[in-house]
Amino acid sequence: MMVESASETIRTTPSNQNGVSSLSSQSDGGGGREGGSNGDVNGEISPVDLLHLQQQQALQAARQFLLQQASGLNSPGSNEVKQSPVQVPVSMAMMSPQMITPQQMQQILSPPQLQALLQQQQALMLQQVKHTLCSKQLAFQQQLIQMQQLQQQHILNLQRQGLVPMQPTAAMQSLQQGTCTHRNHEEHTGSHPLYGHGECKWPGCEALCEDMGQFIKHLNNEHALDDRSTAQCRVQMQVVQQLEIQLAKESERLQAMMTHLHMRPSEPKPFNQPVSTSCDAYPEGLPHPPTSAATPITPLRQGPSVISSSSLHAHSHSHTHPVGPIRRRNSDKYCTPIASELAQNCEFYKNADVRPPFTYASLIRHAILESPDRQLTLNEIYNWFTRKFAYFRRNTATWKNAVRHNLSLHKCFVRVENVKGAVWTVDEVEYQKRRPPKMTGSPTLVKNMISGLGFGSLNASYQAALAESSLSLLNSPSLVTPPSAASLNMLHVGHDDVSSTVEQVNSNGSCSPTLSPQQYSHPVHVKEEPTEVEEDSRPVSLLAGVTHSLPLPSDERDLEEDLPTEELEGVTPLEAYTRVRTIYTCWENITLHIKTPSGMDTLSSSSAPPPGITLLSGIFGCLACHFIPVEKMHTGSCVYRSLGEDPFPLFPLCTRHLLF
DNA sequence: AACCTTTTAAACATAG
DNA sequence: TCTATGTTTAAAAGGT
Repeated sequence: MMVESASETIRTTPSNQNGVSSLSSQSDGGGGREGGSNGDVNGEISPVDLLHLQQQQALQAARQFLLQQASGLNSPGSNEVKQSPVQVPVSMAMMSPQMITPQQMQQILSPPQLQALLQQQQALMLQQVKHTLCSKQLAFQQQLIQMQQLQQQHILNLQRQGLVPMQPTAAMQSLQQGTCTHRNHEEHTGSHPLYGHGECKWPGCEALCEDMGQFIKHLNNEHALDDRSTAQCRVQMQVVQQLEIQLAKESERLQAMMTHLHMRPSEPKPFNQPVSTSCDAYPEGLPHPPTSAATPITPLRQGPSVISSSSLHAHSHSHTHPVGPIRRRNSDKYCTPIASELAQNCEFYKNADVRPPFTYASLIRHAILESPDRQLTLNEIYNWFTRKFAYFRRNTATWKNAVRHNLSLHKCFVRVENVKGAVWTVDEVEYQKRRPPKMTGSPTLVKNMISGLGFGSLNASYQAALAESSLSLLNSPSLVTPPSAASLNMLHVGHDDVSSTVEQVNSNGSCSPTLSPQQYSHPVHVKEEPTEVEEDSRPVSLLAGVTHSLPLPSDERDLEEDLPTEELEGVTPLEAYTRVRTIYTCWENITLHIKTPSGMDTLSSSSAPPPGITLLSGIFGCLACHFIPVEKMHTGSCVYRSLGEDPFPLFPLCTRHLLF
C-alpha cells in the first residue's frame, strides 16, 4: 500500500522552507502523518540520522548565509576579495544544494568527520550571527576552504572507489593548490596531474609552462583560490559525478546483457543502485531508491534555481526544499503535450530526479486516462507518480497531499464510488473548459511556434547530427537522455495546442488513449473550481532568470543588441548553427541560447526556449563532445554542462560567443 | 496593483 | 485509535 515508506529515512520537513529543519516539525495532518510514518519506519532516529538532520540545518543556514554573501559581494563597494574578471557568487558555485548534499556528505564522510564538519558549520554560523557584517569575508573564505576540504574528501572517496583516475595525493595537491596558494609540494614531485606536455591542464587554461617551476608559479598565480577556480573545481567534481553515473549505467547494461546471454549472471553490483534503465524497473509498492538522492543524476537538480533569479532573491528558503523551488510548471503552459512529452522522455523522468514540467492536475489526468479503465484509485495515482517519476519517489507527503488537494479542488476530477471504494475519473469537458480558446502567449512566441520552418530544419539536422555522432555519451540509450525528441515535437504540436486539442490529438499515441470528451463526465458532485489555464497557452520565462539575474558584460549586451533579427526560414542546418550566438556559462550550467526568429529577447525574457535550444545543444554536444546533459528543464530543453575539454573556458557568468 | 494559478502546508472530517 | 482518504482554507510565489 505505502509506496514510499522506507525509502526516505530523513527527509526535509515542510518547515524547512523557512530554512529551519526540526525533528518536531512534522505535521499532524494527513501529509504530515505520512512523513512521520516514514521517519518511524525503523523506530527511532539513528544518531547518523540526527547528525544528518543537524547537518542539514547547518548547511541550510550556511547556504543562506552565503547567498547573502553573494549578494553582498556583488554589491558596489565590496571589493576586498580578489575577484575574477566577472564577479561570481562563489557561494552558489560551492554551496549549491546539489553540490554536496547531506546525503552525499554522509556517504563521503565518516560520522566523526560529519560531526566535525557540523561543528565547523555551526561555529561558522554562530560567527555569522555575531558578526553579520564585519566578518563576512572571513567567514566566506572559511566556507570556501571548508567546502574545498569536502571536495578533497569527495575526491579521495572517489579515488578509493577507483572512479577517479587521479593519484590521490596528486588530486589532493591539485585541490590544495586552489586552497593554499603558498604550498608548493609539487615542486618536489616532478610531476603534476595538472601539468603535462608543457601545458597547464587546468580546465580551460592550456597555458604553456616550460618547466614544473614555471607551472607551479602559474598555478599559484592563475588558479589560486578565487571564484573562478572554485567554480571550475566544482565543475570538475560534477564531471566526475557524471562519469560515475555513466559508469553505473554502463555496468548495469553490461549486467543485463550478460544475463540475457546467459553468461554467468552475477549479483547486482553495488554501484548500480542509483540508476535504472528499465521502464518498469521499480515494482509498485516497493520503496524505490531515490534515483539521485545520493548521487543525483542531475547534480544540478536545482539547476534552474541555481541559475535563475528566483534562487538569487525570491527563494532564499527554497534550497532546503527537497523538491526544488520550481513553483511553476513552465512548459506545460504553452506547448508541451504531456502525453507526447512523457512518451518521449519516459526513461528520463523515470530515472532522473527532475521535476516533470506539468501541473499536478495534468499529471493526474494523464495517469487516469492512461489506465485501462480510465479510472484510478488514489493509491493507484500515487503509484503512477512514483512509477513514472523519480522525482516523486521522494517527499511523498508533500506531493501526495498536493495530489489529493488537486483531486478535490479541480472540478475535472470526479470521484466515483464503486463496489470496492472510490475511483477518480476525469471529466474531460471540465478539463477542456479550463483551456482558453486561444493561445494567449506573446505574439513573438506564437510566431516562433507557428512559423517553425527554421526549427523544422533544425530537427532534421539534429537527428542527423545524432546519427552521425560517434559520441555514444549523448546518444547512449542507457544515459539519461536529453529529451530532445519531445522537444522537437513541441513545434509541431504547437498548432494543435493552440486550438486546445493537442492532448487529445496526442492521446492517440502510445501513452494516452483516445477518448471522447463526454465519455467521462460524472457529475457526481459539483466543485467550485477556479478557472484554470494550463499547459498550453502561455509564455514562460525559463531563461529570464538567467539573463536577468546575471548581468551581462557590457560588451555582451552590445553585441547582443547588435544581433540581427533575421529569420531562420530557409537556412541550411549548418547555417542554423551559426545562429547560436551566445552561451551563458553559469558556473557549470551552460545554457545555449539560440537566435530565435524573433530575437533573443523573446527567448530570454518572455518565452520558453523553443525546441531548438535542445536541438542545438544536442548538436553542439554531439559535434564538440564537450557537453553532458545535466538538467532537464521544465520546458523540455536541457541544460548541458561542459566537460573539461570545453573549448570555452568555464569562466563563471562569462558570456561567450559561439560561431560554429 | 489587482487578480489568477499553482504549489505547499495544514486543519479538519470521515470511513474502515 | 489509527490510517487513508477527502475537503477546505490559507499563504506564498510567480504570472497576467
